[in-house]
Amino acid sequence: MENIHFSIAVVERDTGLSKDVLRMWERRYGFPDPQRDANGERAYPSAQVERLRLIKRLMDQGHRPGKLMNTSDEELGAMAPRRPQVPQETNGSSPAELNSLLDLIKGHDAAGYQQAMQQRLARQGMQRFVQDTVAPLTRRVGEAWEEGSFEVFEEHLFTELTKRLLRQAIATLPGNQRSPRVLLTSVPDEPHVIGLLMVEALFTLEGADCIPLGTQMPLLEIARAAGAHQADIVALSFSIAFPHRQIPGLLQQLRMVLPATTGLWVGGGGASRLNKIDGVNLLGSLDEAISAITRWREEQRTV
Amino acid sequence: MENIHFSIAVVERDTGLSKDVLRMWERRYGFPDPQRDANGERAYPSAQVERLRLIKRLMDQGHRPGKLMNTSDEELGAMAPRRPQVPQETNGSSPAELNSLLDLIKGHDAAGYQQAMQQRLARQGMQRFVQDTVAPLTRRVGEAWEEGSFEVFEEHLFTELTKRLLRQAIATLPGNQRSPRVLLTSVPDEPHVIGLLMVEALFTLEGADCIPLGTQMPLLEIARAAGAHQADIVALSFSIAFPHRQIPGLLQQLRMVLPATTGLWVGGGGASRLNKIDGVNLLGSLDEAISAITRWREEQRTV
DNA sequence: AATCATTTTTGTCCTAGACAAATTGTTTGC
DNA sequence: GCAAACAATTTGTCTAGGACAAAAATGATT
Repeated sequence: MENIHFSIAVVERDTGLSKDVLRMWERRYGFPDPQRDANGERAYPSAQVERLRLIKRLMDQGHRPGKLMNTSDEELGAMAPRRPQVPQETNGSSPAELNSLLDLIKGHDAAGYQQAMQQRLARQGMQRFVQDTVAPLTRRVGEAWEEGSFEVFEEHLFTELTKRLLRQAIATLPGNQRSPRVLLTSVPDEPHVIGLLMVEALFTLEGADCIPLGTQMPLLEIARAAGAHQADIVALSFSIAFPHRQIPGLLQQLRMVLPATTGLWVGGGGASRLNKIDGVNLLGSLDEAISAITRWREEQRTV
Repeated sequence: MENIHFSIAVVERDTGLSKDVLRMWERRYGFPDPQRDANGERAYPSAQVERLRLIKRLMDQGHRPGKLMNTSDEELGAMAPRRPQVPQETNGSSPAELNSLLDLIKGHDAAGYQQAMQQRLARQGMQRFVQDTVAPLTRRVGEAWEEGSFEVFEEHLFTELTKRLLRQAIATLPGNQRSPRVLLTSVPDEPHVIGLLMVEALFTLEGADCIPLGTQMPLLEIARAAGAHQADIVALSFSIAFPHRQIPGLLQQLRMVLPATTGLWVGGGGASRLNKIDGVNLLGSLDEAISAITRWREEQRTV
């Protein structure tokens, strides 16, 4: 059980660190320090893979490899995110309630979690459920994950179950109204979908006609899709983990390929600390998203 | 309209051919034959990238690179699948019916597609809906996409809508029974989820207790999750696009970190042409998956 | 405190050689 | 004629170090 070793290709897949990086670190810092198999090829013990994953996580939070390499495992484990978090308002749900939901996930009680969430949905109604339960819960999970108090598979379970709840809830909404038509998606390298689903739920509730395209659409394809579907608005979501330096450039490019009459709305944790961009509607919160729909309708009436 | 050139990293992401392979082909066959930028780095013209994509597709169909390299573009285009694909059984649905569903997607009629699929689900029942509608439809979309007769955003729309239909259908199934407990997921860099959902639907129908963890779980996390959830079986899916060379190694290593009592079942288009691996249950089709559940139950009874 | 220039850090790309696994081709035996 | 055993070829992945540009940190100057 202990003497399991992984090839460099598997470690690349598992950690997200390229083969080049793994070899370069070994050369430069002396870690990782894999054994060699009969063919002289690297064979990484699982302990080293764990450590690499930890290092990768801390790097994603803004730490630099050179410092991390010769730090002990204990210190690494205790290391906090380097970039200061965004201060958070306490929404309508009490921390205790949210904690009990998180505990269900950490207890791996999938059925219990789903049931508890269904109950909350019934009690709060869709809009408050999204704003006061799903949104803060998602933020808490993100934080817990950065702190390392959530396992990867627990985060996956949370994401998968919550996605299902939202999609199911959206499906029960009436689809009679049909304006504005909103195309929902995210750019390549942005796989997070829960933010999009929350917005879709709220927009559908407001009577918009939502077209969900999933995540990771190439920019040119977003423009094509907007044309093909005759979308009034393209809505993008950026998670907090997305490299924010790249966002303004991306949006400008997308703005240029989109028809001028198509609105470009951007939200999510990664969008909240952006400067204004011409022709882009930055939505700092779910509340703003809802009022943006109202405002759009008013503008249409006057035109 | 200048000749646009792509870096090797972009070509890797775009074609699915690793940097090593791209460089090796250049060395061996003289193709691709990229230009060099000011830093001496490879710069691939878009025409060559197109050709590489075509070659990759033919290779996925069983052709060998050595033959393809010095074949003209015209001949390549006219080339048929070599090894007869999975015995392309004409399932219960007529090609005409499938085509009309595809036409709805190509007409960007999201609502119409959902309605038509709901109808089929009601008419066929879950099992036949999955086997005779979703499975062949998914295969057709994959083929159409490779041929280029489907836009990227059309494929995204199809995937998103079909995911929703399946999840919704799964949610309506009763969850009373509870054995075996099956953990469903995929390895890193394998983002395709529809195959997993089809299996989940069929397994749930058979009374199994499915725990969906979404896609792209690191190997060590899969093992942890299996322990935490006390799973009887871990079920993985590999799409046809996944680099098949790496699959055996991945499975062997996963097999070693999993508890010996936990079954490891593998399916999907990428798994269908694998050789037998010790301790791994290869499922060549959805039918096999269902019968594997039955067999598992029999084996449990005798133990 | 903010801007600019310099140094360090870090990831990606390069060449070219080696070899194992998979596939194909050939021979042998029945 | 067909199957099994062996040999040859094809193909992908790994290895080693060297080079360099982009990003980040540091120091200097306003």
